[in-house]
Amino acid sequence: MPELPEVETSRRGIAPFLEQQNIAEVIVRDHRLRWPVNPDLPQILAEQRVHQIGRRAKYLLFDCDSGTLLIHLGMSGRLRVLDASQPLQPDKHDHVDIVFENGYRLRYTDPRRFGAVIWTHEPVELHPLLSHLGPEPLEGDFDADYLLDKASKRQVAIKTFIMNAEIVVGVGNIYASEALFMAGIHPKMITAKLKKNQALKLVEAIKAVLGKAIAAGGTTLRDFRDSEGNPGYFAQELQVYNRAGLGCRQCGHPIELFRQANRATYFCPACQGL
DNA sequence: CTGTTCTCCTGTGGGC
DNA sequence: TGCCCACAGGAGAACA
Repeated sequence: MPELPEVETSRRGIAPFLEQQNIAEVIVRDHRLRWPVNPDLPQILAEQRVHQIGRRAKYLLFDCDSGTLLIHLGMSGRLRVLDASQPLQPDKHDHVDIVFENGYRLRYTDPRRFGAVIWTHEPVELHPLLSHLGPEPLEGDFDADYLLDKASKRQVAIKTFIMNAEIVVGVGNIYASEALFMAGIHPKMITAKLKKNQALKLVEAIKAVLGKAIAAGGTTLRDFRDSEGNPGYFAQELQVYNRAGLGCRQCGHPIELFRQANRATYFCPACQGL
């Protein structure tokens, strides 16, 4: 499910209810996430205050009194804020609830259990899961010179490259195809062949597509829902993803689909030459 | 070190 | 309608 825009959409949805609030109770119904949930989590979090909810890559960071709670949504994870007037009966895949003193309840749901709920005392940027991450795509340090420098040292296909979180975080399978289309670059292009003007276009395309997707509340292909249960509206703006066989919105040529590093890649062979 | 493939898990959609 | 298979938006681990 969630790439960066969907995680950011979730963050913006829950933050107003939960920031500067104290945790009353934590309920873990299923510990079997990507990594087992720390059995001591309820005791650790009880009576701590959530100061701020941030985001690094696709991780949500709950800044607490004595450490940070990391939540990753994996492929099928979802967060909602319930209040006491809503039904609280947990569903089959409602694995974790965090109840706050103000009455709101953060509910983590994840059918595939590829997500994670992790507690850490150390500064988050030093955590092994975060310490090797590349720049945020929407920040200024992600620019064409940076991308070109990294690209010159690699021999992978450009789509695989921009999906590598050590290069830049937050670009998942949907937005990788979209950004390459927008930049007019073939997904199989070897990164070391990237030219400066292409790097410029690609950086701008990544920033633009992610920014627009956040503004639209994310992309809902099947099951993404924001914290209030609403779908994102970026799916209707997708140019190539999920459009195999349909006419390119720019030139009319049929969009093609192939598998690249075990993932679906969509592109327009007319607009994206090698 | 780089690059590729495998794997975790459940749900769903398409083909027959 | 039911059954089976392929595939799904992530990303670390294992392997070549």
